[in-house]
Amino acid sequence: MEYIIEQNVFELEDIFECGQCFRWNKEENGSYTGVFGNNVINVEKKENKVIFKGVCEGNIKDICSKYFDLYRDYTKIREELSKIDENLKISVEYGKGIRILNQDLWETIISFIISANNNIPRIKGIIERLSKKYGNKIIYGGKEYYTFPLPEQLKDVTVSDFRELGLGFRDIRLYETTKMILNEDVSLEKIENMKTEEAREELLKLSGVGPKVADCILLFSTLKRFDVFPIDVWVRRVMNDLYIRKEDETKVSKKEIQELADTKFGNLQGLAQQYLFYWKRDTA
DNA sequence: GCGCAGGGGGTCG
DNA sequence: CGACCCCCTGCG
Repeated sequence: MEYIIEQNVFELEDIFECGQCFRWNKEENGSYTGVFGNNVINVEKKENKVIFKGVCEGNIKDICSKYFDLYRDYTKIREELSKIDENLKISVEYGKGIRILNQDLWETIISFIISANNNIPRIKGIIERLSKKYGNKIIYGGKEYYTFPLPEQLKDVTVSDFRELGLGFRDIRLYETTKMILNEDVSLEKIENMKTEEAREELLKLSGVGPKVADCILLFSTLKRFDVFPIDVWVRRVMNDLYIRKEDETKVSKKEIQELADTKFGNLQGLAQQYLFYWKRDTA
């Protein structure tokens, strides 16, 4: 199956390397292949054309339009952000092809719990092993791919099973969070309809979900909340360099950064964070 | 080549 | 505020 569109705001590197996802890998021809839901998709960009192809459960046009957030007008968003100040103007130009993916809520929760005090190559490795062991196999282009396991597929997995996958101290967090979601102590369905602050409170009940991980989930999943500002060591550094300018960046409080983001970036702060982070991370 | 030290998208107690 | 697991990376 194949779907081709003309789309200016769509750059493969910007989308897949900006830090929002862990399951997309670059091919030799520069295209990217990834797994989401029960789909394996390859994406290629040729001039203004984006080409999606792969194994798809349903209509590839609908599935890719939803996942790649094609219904949203990023040109307008970029214009709005550019007006804020010079930093935003530069960063929005730098990351001009960024789109925020609509990633499955459950998968995003687990992935970002794994991300805590961890590095990207290892995070990706853990997620691949988890998927290979408990997900479903899909063949595409002669290669094997594995879907991200559903909560039910992790129902009987023990703490030590998780430990064997290389999760380290996160084993218990995955175990407990899976249980809480299966028991509906935390209902993913209800979270979808909650206001951002309420949804955040709910996510924080999960084991291994603190403020930073909660904000990443709110921003990068289908929840798609742009009124959050995930603060990690990098964002702290960037915000200090650009706006606060203290001698010692470790003395900059989260509260200080959050208030600055609220007043400066308002309800687009999540996107502002992505553009600024992506820009300064690559040019630092 | 290989062995080893260092560190990492935070969270929890 | 210190501990936390372990894979990856980089350097010797």
